[in-house]
Amino acid sequence: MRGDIGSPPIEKLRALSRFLPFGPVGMKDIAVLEELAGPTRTLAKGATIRAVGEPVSTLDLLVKGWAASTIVLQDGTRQLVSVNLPGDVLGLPALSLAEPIDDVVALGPVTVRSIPLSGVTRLFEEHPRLAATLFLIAQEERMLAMERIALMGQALAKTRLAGLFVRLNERMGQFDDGWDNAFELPLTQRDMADLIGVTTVHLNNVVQDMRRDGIIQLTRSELRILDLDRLLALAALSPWRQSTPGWLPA
Amino acid sequence: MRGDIGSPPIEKLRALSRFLPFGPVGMKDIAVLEELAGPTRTLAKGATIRAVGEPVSTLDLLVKGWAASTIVLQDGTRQLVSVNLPGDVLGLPALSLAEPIDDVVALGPVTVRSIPLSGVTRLFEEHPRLAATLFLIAQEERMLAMERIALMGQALAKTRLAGLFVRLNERMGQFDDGWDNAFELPLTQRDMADLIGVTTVHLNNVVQDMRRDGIIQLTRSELRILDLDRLLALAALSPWRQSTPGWLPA
DNA sequence: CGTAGCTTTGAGGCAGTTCAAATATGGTGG
DNA sequence: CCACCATATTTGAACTGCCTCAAAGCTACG
Repeated sequence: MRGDIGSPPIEKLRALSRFLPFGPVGMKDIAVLEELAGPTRTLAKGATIRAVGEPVSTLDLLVKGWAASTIVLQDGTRQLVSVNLPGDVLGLPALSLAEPIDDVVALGPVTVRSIPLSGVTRLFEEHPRLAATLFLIAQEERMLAMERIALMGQALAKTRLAGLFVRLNERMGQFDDGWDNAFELPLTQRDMADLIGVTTVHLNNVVQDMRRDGIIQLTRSELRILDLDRLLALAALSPWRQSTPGWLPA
Repeated sequence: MRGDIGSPPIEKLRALSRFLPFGPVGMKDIAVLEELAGPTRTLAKGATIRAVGEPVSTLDLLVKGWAASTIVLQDGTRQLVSVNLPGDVLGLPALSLAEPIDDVVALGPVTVRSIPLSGVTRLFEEHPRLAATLFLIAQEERMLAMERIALMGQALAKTRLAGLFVRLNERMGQFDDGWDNAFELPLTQRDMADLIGVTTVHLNNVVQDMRRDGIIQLTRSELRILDLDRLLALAALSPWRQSTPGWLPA
């Protein structure tokens, strides 16, 4: 996104970054998206952005900070279903249900912008290209979920954790040229455990393992990947290339 | 490729049934969908409907039979990521990737109708309501995937299997009034094992368990749920109600 | 009617859990 | 600025769900 004129603030572009990779997006489209998103809300760490059972009345564009979608089972155990980074649109899957079954919580301080559902209607009615792009964004997240199901079902904890780190690293470095495979990680070990479906005790064992092997350096605030090749080998994931479909409306 | 012209509504309606629950669909809409779907293809059990690495050039409407999306990991283990029933649209998630990472295979003899991607363009451009409905269908499947991630991460094999049976039963009985919780199940125990992420040996143990408890009756071809209440208790799933959103374009 | 694939059973082994407790760490109010 | 407290990390040890390996019945289909 270098070379833009009039230069809307970088942060705003980042907030719309999910829309860009699927194909060119004109300034007019950006303006449309800008207009759809309502006022900024700021929430503290741990706050619930969207709650189980609350019928969806708005979507939320995550502008800053990380969030996670969580499902709590009857026995009280918690699963983190997905992690949301800046630019993600929160609440899409819940649109299909009368009452959502997942909570979306802020993993740190976050700022979001609400998008009224009437905005979604207008997107589909008046901006088919953007609507189709939104559709693709959702499909991409679904693909991520499918991959995660495969890892959860077939892979050992170490592989699952490696997979998580690899995908997070990819997404964080996506728009950075001199990316050095290190980033601030606002996840506790408990969060990571809940993400890959193991206990904190076992997660800690796996982390220690990876540290001993010199693959990662994990502190309370930062993840630094020391040996990306070995991490990739561990994760055993298929490469991942976004499409730039020819069928998008003009 | 038999050309049933005339008006054999039942099977055709069933093939479009996923579009109906989100809100009224007019005859004109049905005609549009009818027109989008191309010629009928028939495939044998075990056939690959869509393959890893093959860029998506069409979608497929599953008219008859069951299919499953599978991901094969580097070590050769296979995960069944989702099961597709008649009416499902195959290939949606893969739209977001240049090269899909999942295979879609026929679990029995199936018939599908291809939908060219140009049809998707037209849907978004000219039929926003149908496009939005397609979007919702995909979100619903994503919600199912999220629920599955939660089960895979937190629940024991018995609970996971119960969850699978519950959701399949729901979908199979959705349009049946006198539904008696029994249906033809074209899944081998190996398939079920791959779906919930355990070995066939262990899956068999769990099945024996449920049989002994009088909860299910499972033969090679049919699943009969004998005690739905106990199965539901085992599965520990949240109730599930589709939304009929007010924001759909007219 | 043979054979490949599916189901079932058994026994030993390991990844991951549970329970418990010690040790950091960061944020808060005094 | 320190003392305190809740929360996060780390460690140990016993226990179990599930896996692996192996082999014997089944079933269906060509």
